[in-house]
Amino acid sequence: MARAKFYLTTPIYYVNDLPHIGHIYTTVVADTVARYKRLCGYDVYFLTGTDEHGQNVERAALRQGVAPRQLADQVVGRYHELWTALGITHDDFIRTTEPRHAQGVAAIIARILERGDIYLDRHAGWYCSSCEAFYTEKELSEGRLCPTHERPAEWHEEENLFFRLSAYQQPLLEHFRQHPEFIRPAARFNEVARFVEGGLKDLSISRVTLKWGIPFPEHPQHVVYVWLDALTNYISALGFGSGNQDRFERFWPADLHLVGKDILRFHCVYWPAFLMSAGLPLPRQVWGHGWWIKDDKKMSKSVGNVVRPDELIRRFGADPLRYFLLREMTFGSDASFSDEAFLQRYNGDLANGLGNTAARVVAMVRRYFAGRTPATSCTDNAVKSKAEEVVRRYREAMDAFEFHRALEAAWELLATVDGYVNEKAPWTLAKREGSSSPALQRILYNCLEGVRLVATMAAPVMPHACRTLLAQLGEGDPLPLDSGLRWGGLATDQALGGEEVLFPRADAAEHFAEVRVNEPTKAQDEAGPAAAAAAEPEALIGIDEFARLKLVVGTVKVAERVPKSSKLVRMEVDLGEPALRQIVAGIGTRYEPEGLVGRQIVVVTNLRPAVLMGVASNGMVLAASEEGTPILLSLDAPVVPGTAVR
RNA sequence: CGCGGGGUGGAGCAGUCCGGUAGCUCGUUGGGCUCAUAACCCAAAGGUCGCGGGUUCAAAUCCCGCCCCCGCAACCA
Repeated sequence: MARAKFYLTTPIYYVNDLPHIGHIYTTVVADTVARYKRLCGYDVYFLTGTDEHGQNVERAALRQGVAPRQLADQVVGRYHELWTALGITHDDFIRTTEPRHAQGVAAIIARILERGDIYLDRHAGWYCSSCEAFYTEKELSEGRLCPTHERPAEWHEEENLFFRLSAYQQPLLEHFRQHPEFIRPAARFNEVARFVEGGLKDLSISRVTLKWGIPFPEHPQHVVYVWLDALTNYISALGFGSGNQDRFERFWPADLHLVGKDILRFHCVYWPAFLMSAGLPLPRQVWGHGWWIKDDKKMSKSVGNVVRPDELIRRFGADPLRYFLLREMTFGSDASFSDEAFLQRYNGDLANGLGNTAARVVAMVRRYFAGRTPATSCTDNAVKSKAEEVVRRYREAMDAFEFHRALEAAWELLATVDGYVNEKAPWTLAKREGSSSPALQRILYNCLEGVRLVATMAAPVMPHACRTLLAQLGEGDPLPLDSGLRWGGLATDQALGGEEVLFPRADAAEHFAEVRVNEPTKAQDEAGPAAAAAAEPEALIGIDEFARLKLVVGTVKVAERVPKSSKLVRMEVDLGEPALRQIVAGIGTRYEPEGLVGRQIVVVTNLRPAVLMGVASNGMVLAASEEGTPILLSLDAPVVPGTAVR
């Protein structure tokens, strides 16, 4: 009988950004699943790749004076390096700039066209370029002004291709009903289902303003919209639409799409709708995992709190990082990343746990049995019964993708071995009876076998370290789990392997001293390969241009929060004008309105008025922006309201 | 009433779907061992499971109401 197949994917990563912990998490999870499924006997196909089209790449490339593809090549190089360093065993790496992908996209569009789900809409109307939105005549205020920006709307004609997403609301809901396992974890299922119940609008799937993308079939002036382009990678990589269809036939539908919860909607709504329209089978499951939180915020480039893996890999190797990512996060929920937490896991679980337990057991065997495993095994003891329980729980957890539980279970066996060693005190037995003692042999066999089982269970997570550990026990690579996790697998009277210390204990003080020294500045961090080549020279302006700004000192007379807003404060400011001026500012996160009254501030008075949350703002308050928090400018001494600033 | 997540010993978390002695890691205190990476083992202290109602023989878990925190969205002019 042919082996069962298992096809899993990560999202394709946008080449605008260097990989950080958030990116590699998904990939490490996928790799762990891939390795586990292989050990379970599946014929696994594991896909990852990069998304290389779109405006951001186009712009960045333009700035650097290189072709978009060339820019993408640089970043892709980094991804390959990182995946190699992390021991990622993907079977394929797709880039959306490859011909096979373009052909796949063309093929799926052809099928959707054939179904009649794509139509051209000549969207014409009053358009506000600030809102990037169209308005009806009625919505515009007096004189055809945009209601938000109070600036003239322009008559704009735009052709867009639309996908009839609205037609798939019921089919999607029906699919959700029949396949409750389609979206995991369960909480996300509800979220998506509710979104679909709320109604679906047709989806724009082309752009005419963009050049860097895949030309739309039959509409060469259009470029395929990013999500239709990107999502199709999951089938184009299998050869859909290009050449031989064997791989597509074999592996599609995907068994598992691993994604972050932020892109769940695209994978659970748009993607299945596209596939339904194209008459293709739907993926079996989409898993939306949580985010890594750093300093109480989602890790992201714009916040500037990303953690780069390079330093951790350099200091500890890839495996401790892989272990940390899988052990620390309850799969599905958010988790926070900190050096303290990493070091605690490293020292506690790896150095003192797996590393030390293995070392103490192996050292005794080495001493008492001349570097060979005991000659006698044992089939009835405390370690064995615990091992059987642990293995069962481990497999249940792994099958449910509950990695933290799987590892927790495995580590319980480690604690059992440690307790068993203390209780049996092999060293006193050795002194009393010598190394030929059958009891001593049985005891140490049980210890070694316990360690071997833990190494086998941890192998999908820490492939390199576990291979080294198994070699120390005289074993080869991890066996398929059905036999590899059976008690008694360790060969008797077999030569042990190398002696290297698996996870040297890390000194906390030393570690943090070094971390601080190496902490990258935000500026360095921003300067990825995308930016590295050319730091854009700041465009200088003349004094005349500066003079166009009217900066004036004002005194706050009235201040109150804008209802229902989280950060907007409405102020009435005395600017030495006949009447007070109403200004709205986004400073409510830091300042209480009461404290603002009487304060002198600096205002830009000749800024075009705007309406924020329904309140008009006739000017802008100057404030320093420190990581998003506004710090108001203040004066050294009080001045008359209306005094100019220059 | 925008959507969603969360509130469990000092810290960080699991457990909540499928009610039944409240569990793990770190930390603290005391003891043990000396095979091991100053590690390991045992024991103890420490919790109104956000608050208030309800259902039940029994509620962290189910139902209703409320409070607080965090994301996303709407508003950083």
